[in-house]
Amino acid sequence: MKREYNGTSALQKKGHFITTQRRLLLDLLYEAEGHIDAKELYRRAIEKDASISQATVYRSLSLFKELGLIDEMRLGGVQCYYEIKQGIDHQHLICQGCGKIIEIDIPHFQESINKIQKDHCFKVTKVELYMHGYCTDCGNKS
Amino acid sequence: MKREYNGTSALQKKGHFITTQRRLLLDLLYEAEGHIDAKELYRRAIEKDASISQATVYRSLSLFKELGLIDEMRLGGVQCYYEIKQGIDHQHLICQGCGKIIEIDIPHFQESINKIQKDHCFKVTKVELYMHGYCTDCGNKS
DNA sequence: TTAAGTGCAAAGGCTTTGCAGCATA
DNA sequence: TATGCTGCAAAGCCTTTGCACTTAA
Repeated sequence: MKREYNGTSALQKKGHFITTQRRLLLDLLYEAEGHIDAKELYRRAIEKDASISQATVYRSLSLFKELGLIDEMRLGGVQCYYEIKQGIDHQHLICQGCGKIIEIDIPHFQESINKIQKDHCFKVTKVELYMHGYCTDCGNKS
Repeated sequence: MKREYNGTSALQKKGHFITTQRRLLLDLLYEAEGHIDAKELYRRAIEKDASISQATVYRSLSLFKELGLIDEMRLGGVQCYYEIKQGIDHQHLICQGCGKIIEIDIPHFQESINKIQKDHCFKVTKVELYMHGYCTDCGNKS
């Protein structure tokens, strides 16, 4: 699996061990194909390895984040959500009705960011844009 | 104080009591002139009213948020930050070096939001844009 | 007067951490 | 073999909640 290889090689490059737990968690993050929180990741992990601990899940997420393999985001609740870092940045529409998360690309968004960086002498490393509201289905209901 | 009046009248309109605690907390939120978290708000509150409880702080913040008096945001840490809702929306630059938060206005941002709403049939009620990175000072250091 | 609000303390949910044993390189 | 990693359990934070007392209207 090409994708898994990317993750594990990033671990190796920085001198981290490739453990069965980390390999499993990376696989699950790729399979998730989107946003997943630590609790759900742990739930899926113990299905494949009953002995894995929550501590390992949190420690791995923290490491993956540090290595830039995943993005962390807060979508309104208490907990964080994670997803494999994508080549192209995308932003989020969060439905307050059904909780659905819609990923969107915003045309020319990068240009706006570049302008902001210039105007404020600020070097942007990460952008998070969350738009809360109501999706088509939930909007029609009310 | 005109500003305080706004807050308390919003309470009254919806049939909520104006208590000394709520008045104090609204005052402190206005005085903060920016982002403040529940813990800091509580710290400032007990300086003026030693008997106020954390529960009241959290319950009041929750009420103010529901009434649309304040905005809640997550700036990277575990806890939430709050600020009096401003007439004009502004967005945030968050410095990863010194933790400074810079509020910015983005020209024509509302137009972009409108387009997104239209394109995705999504009714946006709240927009959060966080740009993490390094401010002028911290950018120069590295 | 009376429903709403408060303080207190305990509990809840998510995340982190210390430590002894285990596994990768 | 020697670090680094893991599992376990406990602790840490932030936030919420139950209950009896208090207070605004």
